[in-house]
Amino acid sequence: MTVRPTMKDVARQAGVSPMTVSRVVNREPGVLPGTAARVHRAIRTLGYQRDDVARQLRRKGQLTQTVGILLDNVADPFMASLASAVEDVARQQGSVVLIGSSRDDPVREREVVSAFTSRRIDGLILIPVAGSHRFLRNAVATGTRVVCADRSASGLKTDAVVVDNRGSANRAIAHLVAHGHRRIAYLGDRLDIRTIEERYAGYLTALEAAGIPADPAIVRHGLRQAPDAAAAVAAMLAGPDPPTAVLASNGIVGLGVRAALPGGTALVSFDDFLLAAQLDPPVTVIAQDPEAMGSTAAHLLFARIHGDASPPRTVVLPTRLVARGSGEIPGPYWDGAH
Amino acid sequence: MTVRPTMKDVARQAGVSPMTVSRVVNREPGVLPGTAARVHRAIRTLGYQRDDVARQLRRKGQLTQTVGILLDNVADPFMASLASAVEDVARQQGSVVLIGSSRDDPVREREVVSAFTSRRIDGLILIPVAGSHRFLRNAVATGTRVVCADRSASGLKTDAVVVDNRGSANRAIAHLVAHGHRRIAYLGDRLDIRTIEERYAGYLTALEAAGIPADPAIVRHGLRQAPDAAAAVAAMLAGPDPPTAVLASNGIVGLGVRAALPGGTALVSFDDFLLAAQLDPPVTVIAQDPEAMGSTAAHLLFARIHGDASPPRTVVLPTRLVARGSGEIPGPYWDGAH
DNA sequence: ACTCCTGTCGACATCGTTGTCAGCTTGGTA
DNA sequence: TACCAAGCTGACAACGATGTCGACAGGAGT
Repeated sequence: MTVRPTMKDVARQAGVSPMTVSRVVNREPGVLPGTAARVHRAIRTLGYQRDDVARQLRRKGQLTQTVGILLDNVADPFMASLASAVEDVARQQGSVVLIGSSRDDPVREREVVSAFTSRRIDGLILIPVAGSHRFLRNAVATGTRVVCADRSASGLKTDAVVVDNRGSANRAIAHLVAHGHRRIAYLGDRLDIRTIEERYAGYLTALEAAGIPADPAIVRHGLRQAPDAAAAVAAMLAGPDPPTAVLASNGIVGLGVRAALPGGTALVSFDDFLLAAQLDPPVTVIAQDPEAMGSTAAHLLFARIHGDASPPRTVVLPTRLVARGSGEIPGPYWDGAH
Repeated sequence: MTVRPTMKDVARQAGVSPMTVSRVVNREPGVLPGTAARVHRAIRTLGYQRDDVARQLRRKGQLTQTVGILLDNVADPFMASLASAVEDVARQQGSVVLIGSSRDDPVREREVVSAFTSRRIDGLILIPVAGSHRFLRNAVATGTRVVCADRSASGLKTDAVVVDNRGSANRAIAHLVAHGHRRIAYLGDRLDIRTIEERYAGYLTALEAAGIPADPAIVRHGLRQAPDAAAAVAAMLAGPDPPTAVLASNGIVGLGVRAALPGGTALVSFDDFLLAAQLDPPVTVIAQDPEAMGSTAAHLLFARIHGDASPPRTVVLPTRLVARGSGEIPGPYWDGAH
C-alpha cells in the first residue's frame, strides 16, 4: 500500500511548481498546453487525485459540496424514496450526501448532526424527531442551512416541506362517514411525533364536525410495528361495540391493521405502499409523494446554500385520497348515495 | 451569520494556547481541571465545534471516520435495508456514511467513487454495476478498503458478500419441477448484471438436469420495471404453448409478473417483499437477508480498516425458499407426491 | 544548595492545497 | 534600442488543527 501522492509529487515529476499543478487540476486558464500535458502525464503516472480535505480547508468560506440528510430510518420505504430524491438533486449540484438515521432518538440525532457539522456540511435535510431543536441554532448561525422535511422542527425557524396532515385526516374521516360509518377507530404511531399528532387532531375534529363523540376505547397510540397494530386492532374488534371502520396513522400501522382486519371492516391508511392495490380488498390510502418532498426540500436547501436569504418558508405538498376499495366498504349508516 | 470560531478564538477567550484547547477538546490528560474548566466555558460561550476538515488534514494517515456506500438506488427496498444495516455498524464504529446511487450507470459510478475517495473515505461498500472495476485499483492501492455486496466486482480482488444465486435458482426450478411443471418461463432483469446472469445460469442448468429443453420463447431478459415484466408475461401467456410456471429474477420483476399472472400459473420470485404473504395466492420467494448482507459487509470493511490484511474473502450468505402458495400450484405433470 | 523529576503548558512546524503577487519571458511598438 | 503589455509560472503564506519538543514551576531526594 503506497502513500497517496500529493501535488508536490506531481509537480516534481512534471518539473513544475505545485501551483501549476493546482491550476491544471482545476482547469484554470493561463497554462501552456505543453505544460498542462506534462502535468497530466505525471498525474496519470502517479495516480494522483486531488485531496478535497486539504482543499476544503484552504478555501475557507467556500462550500464543501457536501450536504447531510438525517432521517428516522433509511430502511423505511418512505424515507428511502425521499433520500433518493435528495441524492439526485445533490448530484446535479455536484454535492455528495452524508446520510444518518436518528431512529427516533434525540440523543442519536444530536450526535449525528454534530458529526455532520464538524465536517462542515453546507446544508442539512432534517426529518426531526420529537423534542426541541434549539441545539441547531449554533450550526445555523455559523452557516449550515437546514431544511426540514415531513415534519417541522420546534424551537427553530427553518424552511420546511410538509403535507397537510390534519386536513388529510379530516378528509379521510369525512370519506368514511360518507360511506355510512360512525364508529371509526384510530390506530396510530407515537403521538409525540408531530405529523402523527396532527393526523390524530384531524381525526378528532372531523368526528366532532360529523357530530360523532370520540371514544377512547377505539383509539390506540404508540404503535411502532405492524404486529403491534395487528394485535391492537384484534383486541378492539373482540371488545364490545367494535368499530366498523379504521383510520391508520401511517403505512406501518396500516399494514398491521390490514393483516388482522376482517373483510367487512373499512380501512383508510396514511401512506401509499407497494401492492396496496393488489390486496383484497385493495387498500384506500392517503398518498404522499416522498420523491416530490425530497426534491422540493433539496431544491430549497440549495437555493439557501446559493445565497437565498428570504424568510423561512413552509411548503405544503398535496396528498391524494386514493380510493381503492377498503375505504369504500359501506357502513351501517350507508344511505346508498355513493 | 457569524463566522465559525476556531481554536484560536477559544484560546484567546480562555487565556490559554490553542494547543491546550486542542488537548481539552480531545480529552487528553495533563490539563489542570481549572484550566480545562476555563476552556470549556469559552467553548460554550463561543459555540465552538472542532473542525474535522482541518483535523483530518493534520492527522495524516489517520482515519477520517467516514465510509462510503454506493448502490444502485437508495429507493430500492433491498438496497435501503442493506444501507441501513451498514449505517448502523458505521455508527457503532464512530464513522459517518456517505451515500451515493449509481443507477446502473458506470460513468456515474466512477464519478461518485471519485467524489468519495477525494474526500479520503476510509472504506467503501460497493454494489458494483456491470463492467470492469479496475479503475478502483488506484484507490485500493492508496488505502481505501473496498467490500462488495450483493455482487462481486470484475477486474478487482476484494472482499465480497453474496448469495448463491445459481444454486438458489436451481432450487427454485427443482421445486417447480417437483410440483409437476415442465414448461417453466424465465423473466429477468438485465443479463449483464452479475447476479441476474448467475440466476439465469441456474435456471438453465436446472432445466437441463431435469431433462427439459430450454425454449427461448418463454425467456425474457432486460426487464427493468414492473410494467415491463407484466407486459412480457402477458405476451407469453397469449402465445402458443404458454408456460405453466414462472421464475422471476428479482422482486421488481416478480411484482410485475404477479399483477399479470392468472391464478392457475405457478410463480417463484427472487427477493422477498412486503405483503408477499398477504397476496392471493401468497407468493413463494427466494428470500435474501439484506440486513445480514449489509452488516456482514460493514464488519468486513471495518476489520480491513482496522488492519486486517488477510487475503480477500467471499462470504456466501444463505437464501431461504419460502413456500407460500404460488410456487406450489400443481402443474400438469404433478404426481401427487407433494 | 543542588539535582532530578513530574506535571503543565506553549512555540513551532506541518498536513495538502490555493489566493496573491511578483518575476520572467516574449513579442510588439514607438 | 528602449519600453511596455500580455502571458505564463513560481514563492510565500495561510486555512485550522495537532505532533513534537522544550520551557518552566514546584516538590522530593541527596
